[in-house]
Amino acid sequence: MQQLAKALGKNIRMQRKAAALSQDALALSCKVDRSYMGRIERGEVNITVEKLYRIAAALGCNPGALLPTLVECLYD
Amino acid sequence: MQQLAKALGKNIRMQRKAAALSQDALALSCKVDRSYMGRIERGEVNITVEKLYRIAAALGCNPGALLPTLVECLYD
DNA sequence: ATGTGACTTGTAGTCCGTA
DNA sequence: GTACGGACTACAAGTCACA
Repeated sequence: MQQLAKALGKNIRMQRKAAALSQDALALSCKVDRSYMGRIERGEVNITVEKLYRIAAALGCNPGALLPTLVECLYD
Repeated sequence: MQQLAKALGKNIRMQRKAAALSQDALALSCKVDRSYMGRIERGEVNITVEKLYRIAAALGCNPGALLPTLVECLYD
């Protein structure tokens, strides 16, 4: 399921850039470590729903708006 | 963030009942443990996005449709 | 301002039960 | 068919140093 994490990270990065924020700034308002924020965007980690909400809140968008629509690759 | 997990679990349970599935059956098609499925619905755990997708797929609905809309209680 | 390695700690998630 | 527990294992969460 690295596909999912990668797609999610890409969405987050796009939204972050759209909001003209740095990883540092976003990480700060999400209350996560700067380096961890980078890993999320690179799709290296599979975040929990709680993190998703924190990030969405910091980006000022709906949590669902960050979710990639991949009906493909759901199972393995 | 137990509020979030509880609301999420409630949504999942509603969708599951709407689909006329047992916890066992849902857990099976989600490829998660039976007992864990119960904990999810009771809001005792904070699931990862990957699990969210697996559950949504098994329920035949959109992952975003399971997410509760709570703008409140996002931060602590 | 971001990527990455090497961690430690907390909890997501499994597998066995019992009621 | 569901709730709940104990004892695990796997990995998300979080921190730091150094590129």
